[in-house]
Amino acid sequence: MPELPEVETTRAGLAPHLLGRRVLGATLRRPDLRWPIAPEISTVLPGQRIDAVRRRAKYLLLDTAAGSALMHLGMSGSLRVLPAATPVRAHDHVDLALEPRHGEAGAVLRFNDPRRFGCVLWQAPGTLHPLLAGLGPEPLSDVFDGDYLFSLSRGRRAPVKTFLMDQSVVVGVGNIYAAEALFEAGIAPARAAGRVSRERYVALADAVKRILAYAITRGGTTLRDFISPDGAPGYFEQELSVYGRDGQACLRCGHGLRHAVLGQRATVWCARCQR
DNA sequence: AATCCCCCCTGTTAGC
DNA sequence: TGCTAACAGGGGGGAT
Repeated sequence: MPELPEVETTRAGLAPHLLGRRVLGATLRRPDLRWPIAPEISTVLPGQRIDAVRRRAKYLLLDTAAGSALMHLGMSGSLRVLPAATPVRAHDHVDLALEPRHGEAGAVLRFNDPRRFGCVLWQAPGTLHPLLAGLGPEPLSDVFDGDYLFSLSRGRRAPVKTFLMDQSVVVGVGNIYAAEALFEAGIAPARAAGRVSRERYVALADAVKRILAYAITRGGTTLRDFISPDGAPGYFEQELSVYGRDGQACLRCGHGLRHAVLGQRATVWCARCQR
């Protein structure tokens, strides 16, 4: 499932193929994903040159002089650059035809999303799409640290795991990395966010940064459906400590890992190592 | 303002 | 073996 490392892996994989290249046309095989596909994808984007491939939170932006394509992979989405003649498969919802270059045949940027929780929207030049307003800081930025989490969490009664996954608090931390970071920081996921000390939030912020940065170097986590633009899986899943290990032994102390649902999300933790 | 909870969707898997 | 039902997950949005 695409969390920040998977989206960043996608961005880095796409950039060499897309930068400076023109979009020749768009093919929409479905009118809607999570929301209707923005009409500008068909009416404005063709003919434009891609000047930058950016990521904000779990969103990808393809910047052009006429505006930006804004995409989210949802939970099962993937973007791949393929030879133009590649046969269409199930759930290939959107194609952007790319101009030929290097004397090669043309290529296509293909958006595949079986569960259709993703989106392909449009951001006009000089504007901020409403979905991007109100997002918290990037976890790998200097703004995000233990003091920030401590200050923001005072008085909050929601579980610290729910707090950490709130995209208005910090972006990019989904269910997998929230569980892993809390394990590394030794904090019980169900503890009220407002009842975690400053010292422990410093450990948590550090754990989030370390885990996300490391997962990016591993190409993200491939559980069921994540795949990078070149078709390679991610390798971080082999290194998960708690996520998906319900009932197995804690790698640190051997205690059986516990499972509960917090904020509608499956949560696994070690009741001995995490308090 | 914070929190809760439902919902979108479909491939996979657990359970009968 | 074959079916059904639960489950997974990001995150918006309405209700509380």
